[in-house]
Amino acid sequence: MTPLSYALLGLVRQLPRSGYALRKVFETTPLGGYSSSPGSIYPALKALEKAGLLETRGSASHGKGLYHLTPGGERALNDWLGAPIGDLGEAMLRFAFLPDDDAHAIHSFLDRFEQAASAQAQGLGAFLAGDGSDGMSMKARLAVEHGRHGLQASVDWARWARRQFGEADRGGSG
Amino acid sequence: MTPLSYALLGLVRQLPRSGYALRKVFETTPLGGYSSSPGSIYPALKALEKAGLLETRGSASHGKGLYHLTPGGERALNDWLGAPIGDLGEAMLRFAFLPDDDAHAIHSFLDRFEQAASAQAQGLGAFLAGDGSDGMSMKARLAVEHGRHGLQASVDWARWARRQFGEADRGGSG
DNA sequence: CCAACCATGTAAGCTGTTACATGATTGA
DNA sequence: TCAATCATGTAACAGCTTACATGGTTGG
Repeated sequence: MTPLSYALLGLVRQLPRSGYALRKVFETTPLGGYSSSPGSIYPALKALEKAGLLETRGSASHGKGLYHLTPGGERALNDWLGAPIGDLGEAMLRFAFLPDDDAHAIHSFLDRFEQAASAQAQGLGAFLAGDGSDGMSMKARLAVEHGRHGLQASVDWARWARRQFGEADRGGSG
Repeated sequence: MTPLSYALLGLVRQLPRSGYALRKVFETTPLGGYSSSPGSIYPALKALEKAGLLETRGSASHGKGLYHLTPGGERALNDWLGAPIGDLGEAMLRFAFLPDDDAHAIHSFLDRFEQAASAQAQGLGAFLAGDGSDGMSMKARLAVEHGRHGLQASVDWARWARRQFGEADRGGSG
């Protein structure tokens, strides 16, 4: 179960699709960072079908059928969505597939994401302040600072995102 | 030639080292994001030696020798350092290994890095503003915004880094 | 008929990960 | 001697990329 597999499960839960339609999503959105080309997507779909997490039902206009989530797939997706945050990139993918109606899950995620990003940023700060970075060139230090700034941007994003939901909850369009 | 290969060449140019010493660098610095464990580093070193980019000379206190850069390795490293910027993560790795004394190369790099990050940020902005993002959930949009914020942080970092070099050039410690 | 695109699939090759296998040396 | 650490290596496996293969359909 790679990030790509979960992205496929998440997309299929949103809307049952054909393999081709799924490929198009990766080709036309920033989700493309998780894959590209048939060589990864079709085998991944086959594996998910074999594992009983997806099944093909109904039939598109001409070709085969559309992939649907099985109960097992639903479970696997939910387990993944609820798992503790490790890699921040994977966490962001998860965020995009959190259920729309579960405000608690969303806020809980943002809290944990901010904590994880903050901890990693502090880790880099400690590295730069400590003796591990002795003898490093100025450029190498600046490269580490780049990572730190990026993590700080994640922290700031989490706070900003919480505000967005707050505004949406209060009825943004009025 | 993967990013890991170039990281090894860059480290060896800084200071000839044994395979074990190189591994330790990856284990004890943020460079660890590019590898981990002997399973990738030792084979990569063997491949670089076979390709004539590294050679083992001299001898450490007990074990084998130390890896040194060959003229071919020097050339390969310089080619890589001067290549156009594509992936920003790889670019940052390159930045860390730019020659310390080449102020022109450093400023040129920061210019190009800022441009690349800015262009990518604008690409995401256009995606969010255009019809490609129609029908996306608010969370999916926010996830894209996260990417945009991170790229903006890269742009800001590049400007900040230029100032750091400006101060260093004027003699920062006085 | 030919070109182009829809739609799916497979095979070869590269990298990296995990986990295990050596041996040498150092300290209790 | 036992455990730990130094120092190197390998074998099995997973995943992705590139590139090619296969058919159907649409339009000139």
